Amino acid sequence: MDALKVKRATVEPRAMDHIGEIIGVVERLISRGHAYKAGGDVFFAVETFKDYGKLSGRRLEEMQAGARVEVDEKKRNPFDFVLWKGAKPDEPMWDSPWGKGRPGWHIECSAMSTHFLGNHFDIHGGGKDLIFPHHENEIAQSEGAFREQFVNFWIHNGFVNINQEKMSKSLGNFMMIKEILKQYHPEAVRLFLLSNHYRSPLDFTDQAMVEADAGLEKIYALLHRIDGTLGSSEPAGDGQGLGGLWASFCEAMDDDFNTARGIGLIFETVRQLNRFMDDIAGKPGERDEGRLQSVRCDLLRIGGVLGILTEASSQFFEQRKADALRRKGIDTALVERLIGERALARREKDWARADRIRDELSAMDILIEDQPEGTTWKVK
RNA sequence: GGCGGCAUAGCCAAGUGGUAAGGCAGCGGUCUGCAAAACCGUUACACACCGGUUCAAAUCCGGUUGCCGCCUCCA
Repeated sequence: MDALKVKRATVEPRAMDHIGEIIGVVERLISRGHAYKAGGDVFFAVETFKDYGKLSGRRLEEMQAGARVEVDEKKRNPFDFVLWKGAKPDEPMWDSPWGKGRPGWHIECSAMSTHFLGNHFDIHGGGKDLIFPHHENEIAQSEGAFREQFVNFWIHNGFVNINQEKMSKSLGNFMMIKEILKQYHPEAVRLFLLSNHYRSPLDFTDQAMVEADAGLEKIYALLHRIDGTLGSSEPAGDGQGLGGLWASFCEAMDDDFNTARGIGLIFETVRQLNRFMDDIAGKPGERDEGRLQSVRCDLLRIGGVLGILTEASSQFFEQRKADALRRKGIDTALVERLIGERALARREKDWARADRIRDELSAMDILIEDQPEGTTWKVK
């Protein structure tokens, strides 16, 4: 997770540390008539919560209970769910007013989120698969117990498929982040994940990753170009920039985190700026510099939000070259020597020889680019 | 079977009433000794299908088909 630049959570609470709070919520639900004891168990009575189903769009009358599994006959309604479960021999257990047992699924989320965030908080996230029953039940518990709105916004993300198949251990097609990162830059992974809306499922394929990687390189290439003509790669500090790009990006993000649109804006800017720099041909006036400065600042700021573009552009390319060389076992000295020979041939206008050397390098997966300042190369 | 979601060019993907962002690939060009990189131009005239509402629909409504998730214990 750190490698992917995922920020760590402030708190990662565990249910076993909050049994007291859990029992408190259950007691509250019983006293409010939303829950009942049955044997050693305590159930939530879904019929007592009139909004039940509001999140998932289901209505109790419409659902066919027990279509697939027998219903526990202790329940008053088949959709009643357990808040506290009577102890079973081999399971961990705690004391409670209803005897030894353990919390049901759902309840610890209500208890812990309330404990840390209050009865009413802003955003609750989770995978799409948790909408029903888990999140539905959380709402019932929390709103039943505290009589106020539980959360303002639910954010449910879609899943990652691999070659159109659900990623799962039983299919044996799951991939470890560690493995993926051996092949692709962490920021390329992020760019890929952010390239479509978080709610949609997305398909992990090599082609998609190669494209994401190429896209990342393209953005860095622009930054590198800007750094080159501005003669400084020092990150622009806060307070500069904040131009139109940043504003548009914020607008996209304010629209339900439309990262795909945000990334579209980045590429649009990259194209415009490359054109701009083609036009000024490496000799920017003062106002041009201001524009470059401003866009660079906006890009880096956006990168900060998305968790990309966090490296200095020169470092990015050096690192990438080094990785590729190591992976393919290419001899740098040999490459440099061949490029030197080719430069000589070119000076003598011996194009045939120059092209032969280029082909030779190409066979070694080396791609060369002749530029006014000299020849640069990279690994394919 | 029930409920929910999705269906946009060769591929990926934005776009929820006013005439289709962006990326990749392709094709044509500029630049270059030739390339590469970059840029310019080009690529959807039924946005799954059928019907409806509207001056106007990818966008709203109804139906059909296909795909995905959930409907159970566990998290």
